Amino acid sequence: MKKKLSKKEAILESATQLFSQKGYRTTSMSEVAREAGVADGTIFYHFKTKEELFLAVLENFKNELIAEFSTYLDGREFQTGLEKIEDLLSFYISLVNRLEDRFLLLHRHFPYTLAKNNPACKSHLEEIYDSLITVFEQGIVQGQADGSIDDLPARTMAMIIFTLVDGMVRLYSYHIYQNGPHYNDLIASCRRMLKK
Amino acid sequence: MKKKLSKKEAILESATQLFSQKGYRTTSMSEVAREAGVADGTIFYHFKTKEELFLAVLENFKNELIAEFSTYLDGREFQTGLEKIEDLLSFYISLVNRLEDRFLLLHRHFPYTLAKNNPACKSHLEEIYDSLITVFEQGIVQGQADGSIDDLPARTMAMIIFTLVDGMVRLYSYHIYQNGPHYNDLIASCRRMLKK
DNA sequence: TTTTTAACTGAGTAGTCAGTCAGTCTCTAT
DNA sequence: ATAGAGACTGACTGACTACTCAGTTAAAAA
Repeated sequence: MKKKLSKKEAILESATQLFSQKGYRTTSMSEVAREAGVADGTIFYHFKTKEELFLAVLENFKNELIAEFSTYLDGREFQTGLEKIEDLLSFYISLVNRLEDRFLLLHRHFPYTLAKNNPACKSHLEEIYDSLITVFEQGIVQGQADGSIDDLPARTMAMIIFTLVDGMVRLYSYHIYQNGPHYNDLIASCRRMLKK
Repeated sequence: MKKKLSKKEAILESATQLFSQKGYRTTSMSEVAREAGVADGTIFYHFKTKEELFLAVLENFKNELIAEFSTYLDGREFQTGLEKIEDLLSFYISLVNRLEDRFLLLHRHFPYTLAKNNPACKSHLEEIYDSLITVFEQGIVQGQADGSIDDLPARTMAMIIFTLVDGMVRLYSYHIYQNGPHYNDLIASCRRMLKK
């Protein structure tokens, strides 16, 4: 059973790496096959088209992401909602570093183009963004209950904060601006934004 | 003289539209030629390679952007530095809307990939980001002088604020989250971040 | 053992695309 | 008028790529 899935899994892993690092258009199916140690035809046995392979990669990444956050939050207690937000910011930054080889998937434009005429792709992306923003939102709601965070529209503020961290890590990944050491200022800025 | 440049300009304009809307890889040179009303070979007469055409497009956009900001700021007076920042945020948002057909250029991943082994591309991008961030930085410095903005690292805060607006307009352009109406909250958040 | 089914293979196909080139057109200078 | 230069053309080429398919191998069922 494990062996049976193993080639399919190898394909999925190679495709994830390559689509993320090199991009969808510039990665050929032969390249994925070579990287996975598999014949060209084998890919098409498991995934009908390149697009379908991409969707499988995206879905897989979505599940990984959601699992990462749920294990991080599982059983963890925070003094205040504000502290939770600050921790989440650090966690997100470290997560992007750790999963650098697949996070680029979300920072490329292709998935959003595909989402326009592929409902499955759109819903994967929506689930990803929704779950990430919801995590931040819950921190804000908690902070508003314990008095550490001001009375602001929670969902919107969650989106703003998420957009900010994500924008920072993306800008960093461009290597145009070296803004790694500015994460402390980023977290401080979010604190000022939210504090009562 | 004008007529002499006209086909080259038509090519540049079509390439800008197509590279922005469809992306570099998915746009063929024949497509650009057709759109510009020109024979395939004509493009290669003016631009040796596709990459060179892209660089010309990027440089052109860089100049447009810088010109837009300098005419916006030219002779405009702001009561306080904080007001200047708020105005700049609104201006940036309206600019992205107005130049929607070319702003996507910067929101795609290709230029940053190219920048890795093409110094000209890298320096165009650096100039773009540098000039945008510098505009915000000057507002912050002014605000710190007139007492409307707190004593924070100006350059870093400028980068944070720029990253935030740019991230918001980008997320909006993905059509995953409809966050157009949240621009007021965005501006309010920046105010809280900066205010003394 | 034999049969059946699923997994896998890689050479082949049809299509696309960046870039070339031999030649035509247009305009200017003489 | 004519020569010459620069602008322009589009058919062509070679390289690449997503996908197919006829056939092989491996594994499970009978």
